[in-house]
Amino acid sequence: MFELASTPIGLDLAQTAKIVRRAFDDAMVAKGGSLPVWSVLISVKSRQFGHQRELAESVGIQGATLTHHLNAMEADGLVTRRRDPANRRKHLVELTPSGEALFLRLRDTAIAFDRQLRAGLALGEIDAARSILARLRANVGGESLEVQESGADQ
Amino acid sequence: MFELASTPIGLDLAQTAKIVRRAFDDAMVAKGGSLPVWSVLISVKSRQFGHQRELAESVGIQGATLTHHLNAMEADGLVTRRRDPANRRKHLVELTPSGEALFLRLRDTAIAFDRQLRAGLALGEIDAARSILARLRANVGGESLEVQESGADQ
DNA sequence: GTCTAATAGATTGACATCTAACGGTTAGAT
DNA sequence: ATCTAACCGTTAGATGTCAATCTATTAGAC
Repeated sequence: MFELASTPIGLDLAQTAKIVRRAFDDAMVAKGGSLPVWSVLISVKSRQFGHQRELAESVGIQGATLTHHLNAMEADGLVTRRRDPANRRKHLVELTPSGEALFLRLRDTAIAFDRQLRAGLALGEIDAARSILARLRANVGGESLEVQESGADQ
Repeated sequence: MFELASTPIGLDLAQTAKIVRRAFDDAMVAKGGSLPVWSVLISVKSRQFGHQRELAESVGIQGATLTHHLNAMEADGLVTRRRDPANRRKHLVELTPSGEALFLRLRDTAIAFDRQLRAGLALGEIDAARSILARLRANVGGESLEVQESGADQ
């Protein structure tokens, strides 16, 4: 009966994420960065001497994509790569002073953006949203879902 | 004090959307389509004789991107394009029988996916999430936001 | 009737991302 | 010692997206 009468939640999710992502990227670009550059910076910064596989996983992209960004960022003087002496397969990624400076600038932007994004939303609402997002992830990630019918869905 | 202690909601949103989008696309590919193909199909199907600008807007992509997909879909025999006799600038996009068949197949997949995605979520929860997503969009879209402090945010 | 402005798509060039295939490195087995 | 398998990062090719620009068509002004 309800079928697709209302917008599928997945579509709503995708469109919202697209809009928010775009806005965030615009804000980053205005400060001399970009969303992927910020992702890599914060990921490198939050661990010391991370190697690329870890970084890629933490950013949520494939290793090949990270290689791509690191090439550009290295060319821009934001990061350095050197071999791990203990295991020469690994590349250790570090921020240059220039990378540090950009990190600090973008961090302020990210914090301001987050504040703007939460405007008018109570903490409880944020938590509720977070909980639902987690369940959406679980619903597509886990295969077998024996869910208790909530009496109101579909 | 709280700063970035918890994951920014925007990051949570982006990651969830990425996971869900990927899962949806996989499901579509398994049935011989893809997410963008499905988007175009449902958009063409839901209006009769839409022209490209309308279609692009409804799908939420740029005209250039739509042109790209229509080229591929036309080559695959899923849609036809012909000039509007009344206004020869416009292209009228229609589904071929093959396109209709794919639409039906993908529609079943999309409905099943939506059901899976909502598993275990009460209607009220879905609505709550939808409301929050709408406010996130408003928070990045609208510039001046005179919000009433909810007493608990930040 | 021609000019100009506006409109509809198409094209081009640039990213970010993915998968698949490859080359160098290490560890373990024999 | 050498062989094999696993691991790490890179390269190559494809897809999806966008902004900026171009071409064709239409409508309005004169």
